[in-house]
Amino acid sequence: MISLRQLRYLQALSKHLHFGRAAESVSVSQPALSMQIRELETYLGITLVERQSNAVHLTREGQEVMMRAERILAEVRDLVDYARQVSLPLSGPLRLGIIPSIAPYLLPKVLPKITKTHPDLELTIRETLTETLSRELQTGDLDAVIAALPMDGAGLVSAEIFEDRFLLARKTDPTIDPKKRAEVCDLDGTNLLLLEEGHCLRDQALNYCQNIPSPSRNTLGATSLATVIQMVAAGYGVTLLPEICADVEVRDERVLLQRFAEPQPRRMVGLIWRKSSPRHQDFEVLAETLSGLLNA
Amino acid sequence: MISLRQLRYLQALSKHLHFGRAAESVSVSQPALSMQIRELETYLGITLVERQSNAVHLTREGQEVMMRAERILAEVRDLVDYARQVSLPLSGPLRLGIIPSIAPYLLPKVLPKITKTHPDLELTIRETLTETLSRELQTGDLDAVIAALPMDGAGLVSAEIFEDRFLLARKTDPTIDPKKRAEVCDLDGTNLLLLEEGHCLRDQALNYCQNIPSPSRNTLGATSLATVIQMVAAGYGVTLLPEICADVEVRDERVLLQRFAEPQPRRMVGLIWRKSSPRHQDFEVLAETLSGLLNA
DNA sequence: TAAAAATACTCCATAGGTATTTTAT
DNA sequence: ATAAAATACCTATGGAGTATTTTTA
Repeated sequence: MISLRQLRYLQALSKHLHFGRAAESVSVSQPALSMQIRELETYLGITLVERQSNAVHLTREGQEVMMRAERILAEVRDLVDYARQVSLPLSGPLRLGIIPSIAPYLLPKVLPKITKTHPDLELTIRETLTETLSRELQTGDLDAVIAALPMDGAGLVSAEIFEDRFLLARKTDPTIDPKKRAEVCDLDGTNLLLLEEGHCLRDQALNYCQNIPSPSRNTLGATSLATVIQMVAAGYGVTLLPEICADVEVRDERVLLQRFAEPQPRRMVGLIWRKSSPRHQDFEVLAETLSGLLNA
Repeated sequence: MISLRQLRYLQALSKHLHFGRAAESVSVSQPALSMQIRELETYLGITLVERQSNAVHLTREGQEVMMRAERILAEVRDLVDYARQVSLPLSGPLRLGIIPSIAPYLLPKVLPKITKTHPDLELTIRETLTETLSRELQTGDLDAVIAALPMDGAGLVSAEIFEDRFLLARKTDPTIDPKKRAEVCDLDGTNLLLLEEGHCLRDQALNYCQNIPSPSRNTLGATSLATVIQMVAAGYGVTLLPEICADVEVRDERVLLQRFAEPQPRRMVGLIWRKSSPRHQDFEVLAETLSGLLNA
């Protein structure tokens, strides 16, 4: 069977037209190169090189084989070059899914920096609910997902990015000290305003509130946090607002944000990908980068 | 350093998507193939294959590397083919495709002589429809094809082998002089029995008959000419039969064969190969040989 | 005779095989 | 529990080195 080594040696020989110098140019001994050339000729069944004591030159067929060999070696070089380029971390297309309660707040903060530090990264963003993201991740339609941990789904792994505390958003009330920590009982007897079914935010809030004494509350079911906040401002109830959303969503003086007393409700936001994905390194790096940007 | 062996193993793996079966297909053990794939990945610095316990598939980069590898392996094959052709004309493996309306009649006539005059030729015959042959020829799964000219497909060239006239096969009728030439109008008002869709024979016959006055005919759609002839013998209709099939298919006295008046319907049968094939010389010789055997 | 390639031989790297372990379902 | 790939370990092929011989101008 023919080998690339034989083609490389032939190439060296055709360049130097001298077995000794050709061998030297590819860092092997003269007999080693002679042997490989000989074997190539034997396998192909034709004489490639005309050996004279004072001169060596390729036969007509040798020239033809040489041209083909050159093409092959060039393509091999291209293949290796391609791989080298690809092996640079965080480059090429990356399809990233993000849940709606994070995307509009996180992306403006990190996208400019990411595209600057990783100019070869071609990000495609998809914003939708956790369940859909999980499915698309598993089928390979997405490369990675940013969502609250843990994410259900077989064969998925994750890295933590940042911890997101929930704040209590209520109508401003002069009698309340903004520094004072809110308690679960503060939710008692008020309307708890939440997003519609399917948003993990809703589930997380309900989970925290499940031990409220009297759960007489209207959970609304809005499709955007902006709506929920407007309802809060109008005095219709309270909500649990992720800290990351606070800056953007609450510019209204009628809304007061309060931290909770320990244990504070919180969610861990992470990057999730398929365990079998070859871009493990990429995702670790990406998670690290995001974490650095957000916790700085 | 990268090796052709690694590319061959990668090709096998990409085809079977299963380490064990891929290894078997290239006649090595599973660990041997695993090792080579692993080393290729290590050398390139990228993961080519995503290994899951139940499924194996190429990564995006793996696909790209694979495409390049395929090109390289094809060029290596061409190099070897070229050399073989130079050293021994018409020797070594030759994968030949033939259409069903020629294969069973042509091969018995020529195969014995070909294997005698070219004992080093290792023929592999594939018999299927024109469209499939054209595709497999273009992808390199076949080296050459025997079919009716012209054959569609980019980058293909051909050489004529022999001209095949169509004869009219009809139920024997004492009132008809067998020497008398048939006319297109003889087909009028009878059932025209043909092979099913996809056979070029069908298209050729329909092409000839497209100007029949009253095309009230049942074109049947059989899968073999033998069936068609049986239908003719039973008086169910007529058909256009290539002359090359006549000897084999028509031993039934109930069937009468008549030549057509000029211009006789005919097809040119030729040998077709890729213009880029290095075995140009081989195919010219083969076509010449076949032509000599058939027109003698 | 001189220069260069081929041969002889020895050694060692590595591809490959068998047996086994690990891993994921 | 099963199937599949990875690992461990051993064998053997063959590529390469050194020393030498052959060839031919």
